[in-house]
Amino acid sequence: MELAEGKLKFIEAWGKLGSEWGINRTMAQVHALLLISAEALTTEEIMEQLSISRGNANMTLRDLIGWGLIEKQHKAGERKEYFFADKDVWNIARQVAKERKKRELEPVLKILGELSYVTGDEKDIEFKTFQKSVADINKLAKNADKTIETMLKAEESWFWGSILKVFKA
Amino acid sequence: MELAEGKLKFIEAWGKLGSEWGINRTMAQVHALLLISAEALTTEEIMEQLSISRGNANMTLRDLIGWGLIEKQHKAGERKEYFFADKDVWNIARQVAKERKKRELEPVLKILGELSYVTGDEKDIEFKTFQKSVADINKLAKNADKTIETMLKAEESWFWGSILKVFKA
DNA sequence: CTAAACTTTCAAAAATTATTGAAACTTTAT
DNA sequence: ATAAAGTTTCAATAATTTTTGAAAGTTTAG
Repeated sequence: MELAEGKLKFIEAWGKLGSEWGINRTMAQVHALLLISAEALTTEEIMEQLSISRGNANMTLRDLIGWGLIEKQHKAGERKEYFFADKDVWNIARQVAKERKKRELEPVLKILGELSYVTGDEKDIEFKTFQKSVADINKLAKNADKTIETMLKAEESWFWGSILKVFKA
Repeated sequence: MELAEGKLKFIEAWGKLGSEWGINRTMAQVHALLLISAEALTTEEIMEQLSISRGNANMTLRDLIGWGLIEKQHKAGERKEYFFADKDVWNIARQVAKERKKRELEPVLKILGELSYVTGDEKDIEFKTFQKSVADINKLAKNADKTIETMLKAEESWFWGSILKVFKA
């Protein structure tokens, strides 16, 4: 397979994976494009390569900056803005984990916390079932939260080294 | 907060979380409802409690069975089908991990494998960047795959015990 | 066999989400 | 100050996803 075809395949695959995980397809594709580009690209170039409108490109680029996945770059003597992606996949993984933890896991933990104070008849099997499910999910979510917290602080080699070693034991 | 209100909040939260992770909101809500129900429910009861149509309920229930999250139950002397959810959250987590690995991670690993054979000029910085990004993502994805594989085999207490212990070290 | 009870299917409609594109806005150079 | 270059916004439109509901299909009891 040639480079040009490979790039298209990669962008397509990344876009599909993103949409399966609740990330807008275009956003994942722009990220993919920047990931495999050696040089920073302008909005114009991104619009053209992905056949998307200026408005869409602009909003998507701002979102990606908000996720901490890409950055703006200014070239000396030029007014145009260039965009480039952090190429370190471990940073990317951590950044995504960090944002989703903040945006999704934390709100859920908050609600689960509130739900653990729901009152009811201790003899009511419906109440007991509710209470147990909420408590169990709460425990799992807290464990996941702690794990992500640690992952955010860890170095890649240390993280995978430790995890994979434990699994072999 | 009273039980009835708590149930509604839980169903709503679970539905929202699902949709943020690429799982149809109704599917997550039906799952939530069954999770906190002590008794198995009929299609009718689910339709009524969530105000959804028969067609939607039926398709959603079949999907949930396909994900291995709920099961049909037949009560002696009745023709109706009853549905109930596995209440063990660790099983749920493993089941979801297993299905998403199969449906999403594996196809991506396949494509990444193909992309590692893309040919190009070794002196072309664009080619080298592509090659490196693909290789790095491939490595990360393989590690994630191995970790999920181990998780699928593990007991909950062992899994979290090991992970959290390593993190404290 | 046949009627009732129940389940499944799927084309059409509704709801949601993403995208466009032109106008408004901002910045910079002269 | 102003015109050119570039960026942002957002109402309208398009695309996608989800839901409905009625018809078709299936199973069971008598």
